Amino acid sequence: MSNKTVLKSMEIIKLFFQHEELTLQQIVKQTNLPKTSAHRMAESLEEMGFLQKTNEGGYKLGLMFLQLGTLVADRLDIRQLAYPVMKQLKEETGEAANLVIRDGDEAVYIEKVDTSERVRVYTQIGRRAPLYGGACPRILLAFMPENERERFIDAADIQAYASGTVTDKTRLREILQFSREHGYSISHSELEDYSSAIAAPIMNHKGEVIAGLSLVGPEIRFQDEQHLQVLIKKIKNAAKEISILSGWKEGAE
Amino acid sequence: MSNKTVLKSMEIIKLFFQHEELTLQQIVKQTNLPKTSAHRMAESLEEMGFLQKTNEGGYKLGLMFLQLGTLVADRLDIRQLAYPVMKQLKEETGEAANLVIRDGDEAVYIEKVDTSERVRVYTQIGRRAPLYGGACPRILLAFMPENERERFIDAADIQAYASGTVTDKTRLREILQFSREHGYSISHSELEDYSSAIAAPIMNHKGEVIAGLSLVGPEIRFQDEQHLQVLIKKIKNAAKEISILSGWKEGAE
DNA sequence: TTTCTCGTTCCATATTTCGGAACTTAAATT
DNA sequence: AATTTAAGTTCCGAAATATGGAACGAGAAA
Repeated sequence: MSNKTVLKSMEIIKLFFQHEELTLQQIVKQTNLPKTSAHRMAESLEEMGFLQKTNEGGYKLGLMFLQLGTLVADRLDIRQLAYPVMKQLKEETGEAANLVIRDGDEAVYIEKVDTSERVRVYTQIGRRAPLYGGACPRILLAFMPENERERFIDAADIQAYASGTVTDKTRLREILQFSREHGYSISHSELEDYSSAIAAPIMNHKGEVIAGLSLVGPEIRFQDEQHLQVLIKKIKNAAKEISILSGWKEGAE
Repeated sequence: MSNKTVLKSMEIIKLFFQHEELTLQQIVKQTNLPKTSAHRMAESLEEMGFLQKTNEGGYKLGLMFLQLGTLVADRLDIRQLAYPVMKQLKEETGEAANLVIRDGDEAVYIEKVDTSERVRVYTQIGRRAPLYGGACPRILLAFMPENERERFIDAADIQAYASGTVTDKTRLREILQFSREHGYSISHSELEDYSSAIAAPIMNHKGEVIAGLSLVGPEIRFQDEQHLQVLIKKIKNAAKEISILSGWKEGAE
């Protein structure tokens, strides 16, 4: 039912997530493909511009991906809508703003506005996180259709990414319930130690949650209860603003 | 000598350069692949996250490319070095700065700093241009090793992209000669009508030209001879600064 | 309801990949 | 300079795999 050659060759591409450069030898070792096959595939991928030969005789990712990445980014309409609001949010709060959407059973960071603070949390665009971990991925989970959400939680193999990761499913369900009721989610050291986040949902015209907006920063700046209330208010307002730009109308859920 | 399945499946990916979404039918039409094969390939590409099913039942590029694009961008060291200098250059001149490297017989835009002018020239990261057209691609051509350069020019099929494209090879050689002698290149309406650019070369520690830096803007702001001299001086200085950051040492050519 | 159209599955055919082995090249070692 | 090693590259018979026609299913349009 699937084309094995495609699967294998894409597996080769994925090796480059973890390695900037790979020799044929290394590709063979990591994929268990016969040398001849790996060689032919890599050559074909190079021919199409997806891989590039390095000066040292190895392979690396081709600049093709720069083009494709830009293309995908530009086609995500929500990014354009959200960006100015995110910039404003960052100005007002001094914390980094992130925009996250769901991709299957994962969350993907698709836009960010960094701060110039000396201490800050840096997120890469395209980065993935599990839906159960971190305020922003979890806000997506919280507002998923119930059956989908429960199926996901039941099936989920929850990994402790950092000291604060919520690994108990009952506790997770409570937090999700809270998020739905209050319209925001908060996390401390869930994906990364010493980093905190507050997130709120972004809706479309059908009232479906299409993205999550978050403020992320070092835990130390997310402790004071009064300050937290300010941040919560600001993130909810910003998310609402983007929702309206996305066609959402208050009370039309 | 090459794996045809890989070639064909990457051909499918490339269709999405021009189409945001494609149905199976459309893929079949454009590739001339049998329906069954196209179907299996598309499904496999989706399985690996390179394609994504749309609500309408078609396919689009997967978010995987966002991740891979970021990865490729982050691995281009020159970008990090150049960015602050480019930002400064933009501040001083009020024009957009672009950074371009060579990829085979093409130039690729790998970094940019846009202006907030009402009238401006917008360039997409990952965009490609022929080496013979536009100030910045041409600066790369001008400083290529002579044999490579001549082989390229001889073989080149020069297309007129805009009203000012230099299509005469003798004239092109003269301009390249001028660029080498004076250390910069200038273009008017070569790739796009009513847009001008000035470019200078960036060198590495071996004195090889590894990138081109350019200022781009509407033609109207690149006419006054005195102003041009200022821009030329600034772009050359900025390129020199980045060259030094890349390990280049004056006079060590 | 009927008729299209498009996506999906089936399966025998044969094209294509596979993969061991031999060859080539370049660098490291003696 | 000769030898060894380790990498990439090419060759070709065997066999696994993709092919692609046909038939099926589902959903939309007439």
